[in-house]
Amino acid sequence: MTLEIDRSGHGSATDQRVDLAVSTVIFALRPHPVTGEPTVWLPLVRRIREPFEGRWALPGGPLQPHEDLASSAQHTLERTTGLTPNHLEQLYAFGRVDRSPDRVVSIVYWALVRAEEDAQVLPVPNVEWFVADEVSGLAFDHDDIVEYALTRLRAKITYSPIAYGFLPEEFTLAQLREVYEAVLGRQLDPANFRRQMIGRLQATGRCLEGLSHRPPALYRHDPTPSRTTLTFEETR
Amino acid sequence: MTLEIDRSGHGSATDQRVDLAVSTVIFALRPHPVTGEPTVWLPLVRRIREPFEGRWALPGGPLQPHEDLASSAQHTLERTTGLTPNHLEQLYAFGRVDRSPDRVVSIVYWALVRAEEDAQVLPVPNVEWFVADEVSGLAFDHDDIVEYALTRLRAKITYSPIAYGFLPEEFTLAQLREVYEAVLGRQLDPANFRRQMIGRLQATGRCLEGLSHRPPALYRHDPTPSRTTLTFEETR
DNA sequence: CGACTTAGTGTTGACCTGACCCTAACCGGG
DNA sequence: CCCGGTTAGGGTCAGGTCAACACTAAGTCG
Repeated sequence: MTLEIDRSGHGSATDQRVDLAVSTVIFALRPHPVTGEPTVWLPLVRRIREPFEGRWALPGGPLQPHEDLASSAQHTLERTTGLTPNHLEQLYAFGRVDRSPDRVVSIVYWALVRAEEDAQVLPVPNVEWFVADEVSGLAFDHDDIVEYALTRLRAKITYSPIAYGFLPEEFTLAQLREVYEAVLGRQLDPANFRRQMIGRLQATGRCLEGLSHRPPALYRHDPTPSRTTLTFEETR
Repeated sequence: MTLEIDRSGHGSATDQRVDLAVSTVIFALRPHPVTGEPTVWLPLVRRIREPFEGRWALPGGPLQPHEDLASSAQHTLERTTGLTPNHLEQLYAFGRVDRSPDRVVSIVYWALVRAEEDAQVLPVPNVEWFVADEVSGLAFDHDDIVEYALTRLRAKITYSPIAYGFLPEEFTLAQLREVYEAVLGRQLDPANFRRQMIGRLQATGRCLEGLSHRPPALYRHDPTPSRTTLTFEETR
């Protein structure tokens, strides 16, 4: 307690500076607890310190001087889920003066995790998963951040090949469509969906067998840059 | 022992921290010095200190503890141009470890300035304007930042009503088209351009007169949100 | 074999886009 | 006062995309 006060008053006159943190919104698809339909989930961490002690918050931490921003985001991801992200991208830098009692600017990343890996997630103390659309009452301005991340995810999936971030290497068109339906929250016409996707996919020639109906073909993501993705990553 | 270390949880070096700066890419349209065609320009500041002393760099400075990010960007804009921006938006947070000898994370904004106001720009010591596509050899990673800002500008103008950031309150369709042509760097069909734009414009009823040809109608930007703009600004 | 289920194809009409032609309105000079 | 020049603004048409929906293909199960 005394330390908190000391810290907040730390830079009042002389050495007042701005703290820099990196947080990550981690998305995975899991069945909705009520409807059973695939939905977007994310892990949150229960705060064990003031401010906002006891509230849920996005995983993250202060930026280490030797770490790149994306590395920092990836490390918090590994720490909270034990997984490596399939897609990692900067979301936004949040820096309102009043977003925290002490002055902190958070650079937020968002990540996608495969369903297959998602199953291997080990329970981590103080970490719990929630349906992304239903979280509220988070610490700091994290409610706004989650909402914004969802908006970006839903917008970006319509013009950029990020859905593969949720899928294994090989997948059927139905699985791919399920990802889109889960993210966008509405049904898509299988026939039209197929036509839109087929150009960006590589057929593996194999089929998924063992089901009680016609076996669907397996595809792989075709990484040829049909359109410039316009994502800027600082790993160059 | 600073309490920052206690908070980070890692007992690393003593006072090693990350500095936080806010820079702004300021775009305006001016005639190209060779072709005379309207082109994208931006102001740069000559560095008077190491590192990169004598090199050109984006205007900016350290984030003040009492300032919001966007406010900081706007202040540097006023400082370097004496103008208020017509459009101000966060671009990206650049934080590579090796982008500067000392560890600095730069949160970069980009802004648009009206041509009319651009004419009133006062000469500021150590500030000079350049054709955006032709700058190179800047300090830090600012070459990359300018290139990325241009990419974003050119992408965003195609799906978001930001062109008005370059224009006065009332304008003709030819002026609006001139903005698009300058940014995109290619000619546009006046007839098709009209059809695409006309839905998002309000006719003022007035015309621009005094020219030696048919007087063009004056329009105003229609701010009805025909589509969600998906820009997140922290001013709420 | 036949019912059922899911994979995948064809077709159609509405809409958007680019290319291009045409008319409308204003000027200035014989 | 007509006439050519210039720019504003509208019309048309071919090609592509997209949603909607009917249809065929290929498996399993009884």
